[in-house]
Amino acid sequence: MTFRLHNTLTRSLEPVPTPESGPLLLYTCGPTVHGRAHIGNLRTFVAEDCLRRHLESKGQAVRHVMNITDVDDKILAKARDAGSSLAAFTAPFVEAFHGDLARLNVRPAHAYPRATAYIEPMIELVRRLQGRGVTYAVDGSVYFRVDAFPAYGRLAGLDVAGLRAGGSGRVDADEYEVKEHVRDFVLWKAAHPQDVASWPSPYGRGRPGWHLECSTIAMAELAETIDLHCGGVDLIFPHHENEIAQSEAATGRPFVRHWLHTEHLQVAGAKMAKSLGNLVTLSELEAQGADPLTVRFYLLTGAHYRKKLHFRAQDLAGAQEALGRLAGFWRRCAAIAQAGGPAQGQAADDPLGGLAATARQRFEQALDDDLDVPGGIAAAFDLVRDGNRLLDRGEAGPAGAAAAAAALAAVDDILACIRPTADQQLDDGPLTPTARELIDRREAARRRGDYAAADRLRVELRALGIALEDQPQGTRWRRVG
RNA sequence: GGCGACUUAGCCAAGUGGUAAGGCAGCGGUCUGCAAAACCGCGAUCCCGGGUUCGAUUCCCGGAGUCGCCUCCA
Repeated sequence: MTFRLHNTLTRSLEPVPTPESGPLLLYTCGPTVHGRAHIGNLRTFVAEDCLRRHLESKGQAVRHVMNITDVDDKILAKARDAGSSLAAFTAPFVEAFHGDLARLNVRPAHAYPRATAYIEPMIELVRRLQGRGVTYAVDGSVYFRVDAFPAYGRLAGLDVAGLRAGGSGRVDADEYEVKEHVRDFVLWKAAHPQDVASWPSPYGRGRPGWHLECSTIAMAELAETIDLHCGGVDLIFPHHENEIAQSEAATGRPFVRHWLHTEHLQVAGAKMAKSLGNLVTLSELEAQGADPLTVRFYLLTGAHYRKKLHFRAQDLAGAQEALGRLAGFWRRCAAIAQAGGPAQGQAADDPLGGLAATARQRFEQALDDDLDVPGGIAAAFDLVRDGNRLLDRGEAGPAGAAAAAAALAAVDDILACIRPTADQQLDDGPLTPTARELIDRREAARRRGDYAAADRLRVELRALGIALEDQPQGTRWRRVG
């Protein structure tokens, strides 16, 4: 089955590019570290993780690089206001970012190069572009002359003549005064006297432009032509358009074979963005009792990555229910499979084995179809419902349960939240002596028929995060939020 | 003003030229001392109006609404 992905460059589904040799080269635009990442940002990184996991689950080796923008106008301004050095100012945000990714079970990139560590190669790229005659310098800053790159605007589908200065209403008009053309962009920016950091260059002290950073790092860490480049839709223009212009003007060869962009997270009818002040961070959701794995599940299954996802806090509760059900079925199947013993039959003879195979295939097909996780998850839920029914009726055995567990494990190679959630629910984990005692006392109360006391104790335990289930084999407990 | 996208049940959402997955919530039932968990059952004139077609939610045109980008943005 071919894995097909939407390519922004062609606006169509195309097979994922195959590297001629070595791993697939994947570049993802990382965070600008002057604040906490919000769950809109994190949606993109989780979607990219899904992409990478699916590639790797299909046996495709990947080399993944994510840059960290640790110098730009805002960072310099905030660092100055905070009275700290650039490095001291950005360090906590870099750390927090890695913490967020780790709690979301995002597979780490192979490298997280920082802009400030690539100043020399960036200057070198400016030099190359100068040699190509596509730049001009004004007052210690160097600009890219967009007219010199005829393909400009192709990625964004923009007619350069139609670009309107300040059309977004976000940019101060005098930013443009020194440029030959509003659409030209800065490669190297002259330092201001009050900047807390600047670097020497042939053009005087200054700092690199944002776009230059990604071109330089992608080419230095990966290659002059990379296979896949990802980011949020807001980066299509101008950031990625400019990356293409710079890189291709310098090398004369294609910069990126396939572009993938993720849609925004919407909140109350607008995109989640720092400038709108409608941010929600992972830490905030955790403080409200949400598990990061639930957030991951929500972000992945809530909507296809190329569709806007409308976030509402109460949707997280629904995601928690849904994920808990997947995890519960996984636990059930794993336990039955484990207890199966040598007498267990063949999966092929077990009706649950057939369902498991179907579910696994449907899920993979959905993922192959432009990472359709919401479509694929339906297959997993069908397996849960049908599997539970067979097990309830005693029509499936350990072999079928093992197959179902394996199928869910394959799904979870991508989702990466089912098994960890199941582990959190495990009822053989450590139990506090208090909880243990309450459970024992409730059992005693039940045996003597004192159901009022038993129910009170059950409520007490629930408040401790312990839910009880009275089953024919005895009372079991699990942890709940 | 230019460009692009979206509109499917209370909510979140897949998908298809032959009358529509899944999840959450809700209601009823089985099971249970009662619950919980699990299972069973119940819900959609697919934004509106034209057109093409034997047939359109799906393709085309128009309209309405919403959102995004137009040099800070995931």
